[in-house]
Amino acid sequence: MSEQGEQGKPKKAKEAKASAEPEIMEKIVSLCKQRGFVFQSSEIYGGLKSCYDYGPLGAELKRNVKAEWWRAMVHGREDIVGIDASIIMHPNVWRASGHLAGFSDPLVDCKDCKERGRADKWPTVPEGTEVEYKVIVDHQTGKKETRKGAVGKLGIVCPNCGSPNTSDIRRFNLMFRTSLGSIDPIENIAARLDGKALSGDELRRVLSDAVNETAVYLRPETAQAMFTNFLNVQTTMRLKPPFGIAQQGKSFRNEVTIEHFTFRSCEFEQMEMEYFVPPPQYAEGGKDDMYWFNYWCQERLSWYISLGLRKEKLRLRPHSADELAHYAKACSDVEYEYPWGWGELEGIAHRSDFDLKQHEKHSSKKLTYFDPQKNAHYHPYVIEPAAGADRAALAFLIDAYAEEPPPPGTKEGRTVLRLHPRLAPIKVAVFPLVKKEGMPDTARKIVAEFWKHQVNASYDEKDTIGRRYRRQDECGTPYCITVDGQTAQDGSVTIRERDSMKQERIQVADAVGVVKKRLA
RNA sequence: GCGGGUGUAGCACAAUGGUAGUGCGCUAGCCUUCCAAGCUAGUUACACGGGUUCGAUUCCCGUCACCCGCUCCA
Repeated sequence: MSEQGEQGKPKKAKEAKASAEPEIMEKIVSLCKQRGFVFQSSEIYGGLKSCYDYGPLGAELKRNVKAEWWRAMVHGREDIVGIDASIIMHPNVWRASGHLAGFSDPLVDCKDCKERGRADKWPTVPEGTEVEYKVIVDHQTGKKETRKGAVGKLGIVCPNCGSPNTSDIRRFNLMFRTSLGSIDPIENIAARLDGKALSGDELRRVLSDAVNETAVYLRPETAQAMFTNFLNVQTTMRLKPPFGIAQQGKSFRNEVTIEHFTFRSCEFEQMEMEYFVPPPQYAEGGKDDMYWFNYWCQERLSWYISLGLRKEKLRLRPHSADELAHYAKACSDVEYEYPWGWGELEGIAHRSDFDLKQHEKHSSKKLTYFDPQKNAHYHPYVIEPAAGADRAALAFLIDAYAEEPPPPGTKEGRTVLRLHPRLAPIKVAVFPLVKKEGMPDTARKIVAEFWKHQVNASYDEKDTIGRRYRRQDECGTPYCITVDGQTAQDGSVTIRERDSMKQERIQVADAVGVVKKRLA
């Protein structure tokens, strides 16, 4: 708290108080701009809050992150299939999921059991009344504890657990609302209001009704499409639990707080998978829902490590009982230690059979799986690893960033992005040592060979060779191939490795093969 | 949402009530045979809007964006 006095002081005070960490973030943001990873959206108009554009290298990086996820989650295994659903869904989807509730209703949350409801529907009690209520202290065992408290000024208690600890009344506006249809909803509103003098509440209702006729919402998560398509996918692909449905795509949330560059923004890309497993009574071979929950926690943590994130910067953090959503049986976050502290990369949630049952209730369509061997209809339980593509890309970028002192025998230090080769935007850069003796021609032929074989390669002949190497280091390019005087004699070139800066000679004819092998 | 701070070129910084410099970068040329060499030329900025003023990048107000803290986070 003693730091509070330093708020807002010029940079020097800021730097003095913290380690080098915030400075690193500034450098990364700067590098992102300078090298074409990330720009602020609509920059020429002064920028738009929380919106960012990926530039040429950033777009490649993010594509690669998504491709690796798809490869690990869908193409690399037989039990998961992918979909690509519409961003706009039927509004009732959001009624069922609970996302729509807050739009017009005065909502309150119970701070103890996480029940959410309408303040005007909850039991009323005179302010200051002492009440007794029960709180679940262990979600695994369901163990409860009795507590006492006084009712606050809202004069309500939780209908579920009786707790007086409620949040303030809030109207949420999490989702982006728009309208589906070619007629501007304002026409509709104007028509209804024409010539009427309405009180505040009436006005609110008329407006709301008019808007709701055509209102649709941008999805705040991709998950719901996996639930609504549960039977479509299960039956067409002839799947049997445990199986999963995966999807990548944009989601939109009006976040209260946006922070840390691309870490939390209103438009973001998710990589979600819903893994449907038999409920406990139908589980086989000890592989019950909790087995799969733990399996996915480990699996997802390993994915980040396999793509180069440092182990010591990663952790799995189980949610405490009071953090869990009311429907969740368990939840763990994969967290990365960003320069500003630990932050979520991905959440793995055990959602029980909540979602399918909700949609069954709201759609009146049966959403059960029929197991012919056990002759049973059941609602599978759902384990959901939900990752953020933008957060992952940012973490990979931050983790890869390194500033090195001058290597032996050289004068200048270097900035290098030690990105995993499969994530690197450019895989290989090809240079002529000098712009003479036909070297540029040979180098251009080599780079064209890479393009032909779908390896993202780049050609550069500008400036001295050392500078060109450093430029590529800063973009994270793992390999550089240089055509030199010897190439014309024996058909060999050098290949330089980004991290070690070591070079070896290979044959021009083998270049594509060598690089492809290292990327595999 | 609340409080504080910041906003000058692609990036990092400087100066100034009389319209702006430096370094790096970038472009072109010369030179250059393996790790940010050198020379020459060129390129690019006062976030936006209003006010005060003879004159504003500089002072004032508002807006926008970003940063820090709190709050919030389905």
